[in-house]
Amino acid sequence: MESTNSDSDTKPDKQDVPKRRGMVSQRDVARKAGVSQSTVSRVFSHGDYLTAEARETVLQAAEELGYRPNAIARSLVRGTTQMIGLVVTPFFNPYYSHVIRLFTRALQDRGYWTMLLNVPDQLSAEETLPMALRYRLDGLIFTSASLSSRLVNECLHSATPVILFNRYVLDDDVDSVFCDNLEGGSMVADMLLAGGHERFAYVAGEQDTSTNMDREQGFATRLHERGRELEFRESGDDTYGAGCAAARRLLRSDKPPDAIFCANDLMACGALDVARREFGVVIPDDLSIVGFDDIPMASWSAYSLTTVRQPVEEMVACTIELLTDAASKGPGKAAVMRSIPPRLVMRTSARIGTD
Amino acid sequence: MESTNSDSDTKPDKQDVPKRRGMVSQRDVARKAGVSQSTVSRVFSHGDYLTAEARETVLQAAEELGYRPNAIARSLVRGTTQMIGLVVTPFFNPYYSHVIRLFTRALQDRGYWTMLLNVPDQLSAEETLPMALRYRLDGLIFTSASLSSRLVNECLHSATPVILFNRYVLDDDVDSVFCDNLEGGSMVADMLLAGGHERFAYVAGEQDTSTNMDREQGFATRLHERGRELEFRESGDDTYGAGCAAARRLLRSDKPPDAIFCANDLMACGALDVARREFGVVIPDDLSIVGFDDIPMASWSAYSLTTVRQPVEEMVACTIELLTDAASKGPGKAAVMRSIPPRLVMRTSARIGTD
DNA sequence: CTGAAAGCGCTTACAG
DNA sequence: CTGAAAGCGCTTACAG
Repeated sequence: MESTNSDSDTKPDKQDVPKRRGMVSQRDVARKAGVSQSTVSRVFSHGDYLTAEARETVLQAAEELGYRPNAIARSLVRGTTQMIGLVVTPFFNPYYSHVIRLFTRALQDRGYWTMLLNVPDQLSAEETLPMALRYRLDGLIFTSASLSSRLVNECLHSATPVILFNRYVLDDDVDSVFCDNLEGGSMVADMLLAGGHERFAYVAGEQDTSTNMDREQGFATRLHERGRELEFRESGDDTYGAGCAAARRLLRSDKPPDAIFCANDLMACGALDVARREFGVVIPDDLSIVGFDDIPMASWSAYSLTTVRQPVEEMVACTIELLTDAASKGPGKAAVMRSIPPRLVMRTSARIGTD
Repeated sequence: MESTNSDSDTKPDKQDVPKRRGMVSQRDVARKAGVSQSTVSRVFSHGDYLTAEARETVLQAAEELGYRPNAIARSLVRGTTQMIGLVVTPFFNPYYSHVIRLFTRALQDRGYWTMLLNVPDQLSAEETLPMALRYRLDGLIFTSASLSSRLVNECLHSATPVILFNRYVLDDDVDSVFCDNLEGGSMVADMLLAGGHERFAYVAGEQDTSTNMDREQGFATRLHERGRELEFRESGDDTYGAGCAAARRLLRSDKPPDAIFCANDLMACGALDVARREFGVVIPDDLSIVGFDDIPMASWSAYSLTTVRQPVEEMVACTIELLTDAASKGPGKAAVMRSIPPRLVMRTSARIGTD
């Protein structure tokens, strides 16, 4: 059964294209079943308007022939691929692997497939996304990376609905779903205040995204409203290492903070490790540390991190709903911004009020 | 410019299919450029056999019209989609998010797109994969989940090359790429022996995969060769929690082990936390713990885990190479099994010999 | 309910 | 080098 595929030896060096052809098609099934190809098609698409008998014959012929529908052909004629592009940049963040998992699952449950796009930076986004759009994706989900206006236009041009997950932009008209980060920041401030803290620090993530800014603003504003101020501010690039570095700078101070709120759990873990191991700080007696996201490590006993949990499942469901609605409604209406409230998860890395 | 799309009001309730039609096609470009559609096609495919002038005219017309090639149509006629299916099950394991990231990146660099498949269990694999195969994927990468023979046949049937990543099976004829887990296990045994340990434990992962079995076998065999035996054995489901539970059982013993080798880092982190926090064990003085994979957390200072690093980049590159080769060579040849040596990463969770 | 026909947007021999 | 034509494998009005 070894390949004898050059039975005519004309141009033997012509590159052998993989022979996906010759797979059985609806025509073959039709021939075998003694019906028209349209009928076969009907059996495998809506399935309406068919005698049970016709369906049976076709199904049986298909079975015997080993027929497999070709989704690419269907996509071409239907103008919809059932594929959704998912762009996620901070692959290193466990929060995002969770997001990826939830999206692929939710999407599959609804009959969609996930094209996962790796777009580490702005430049590669500009290059890669237009290529991906050639696949006539039914939608594009952006979990990060800045969506330039040029890219937004590219999507509009190809009639591909876009949606921002976990961030929003105010200038462009693009739908978004995110957790209420302002509220999340406020909640942390309130809790820390109740715990009797006095010197507050915030460790920001690198990017100037709505997410990062809202967490900080929610935190600072609430402190201010309650007569306190944010005394320390550091920032990093959202990694564990950045959290370590920020903590080092913070704790070297003469009168260091007694409460650190980090823009995400990854940085909080770094800060906690440095505080404990390099400065001998006792958590939470000497210092409270709070994160955001509730990644799995937050609940590991080495951390037991008090944090703000994002309602990821809800956010994911909402995103998909908006996306598929957008596809059927077409463009036009103003950007939808859906904000979902987060929830404080109390563990033991922060002192709490005793009342 | 608001939608006036029901200019004839027959069947107004007929569901509005998103209008992806009417996007500019090669025919439109041809008309504008005053050439044939074939010529336009040539400009956007190989690009050979064309006067620079023709190309220019076409490109300009395309630009003005905002033409975007349709990859779905191309896929249909070429019989190749440039899409690769990636099946990864243990989403919760940071090792696999790294794997996903590397695959999407490497694939994109080579002109392929990643369809990420979420297949939590055997049942859903049997249901989901055949549906995905309808997209005429150019290949399928399996990082986990058992690939049933039925599924292997399904792939063969649709002429889709499959490859196993990080595991292998001996019965079916499917290519695989994995790290040399036997060797990895041996290395750990040697190191632990050199560190003067005496009571060895192995914490296995739940699944009876080649990966899990080889790590254990490599470890046990080498101990045996050097006159020691594996005294303790526990197993779990590859999660942090399973590592915790295993450690609890192990350390409750009268004469507990002084060295624990875990099938992966996630379990090792759990074991370490339990040992330290629940049993007050000093690491590595009283107990050495070793993992496998070298996930990011292994290097976090709370763990500083001695572990075995898989050569993931290499494995990924090798996988893609085999997959694309398979596609061009067609079926026939015996299964290729590529094993790549791992590397020991010394940190501080294990005592080492002083020589 | 079912068939014939047109068409989705491309690529690719086949002749010039 | 370039055009006309066939075809990839489907879906979907349009007539029966």
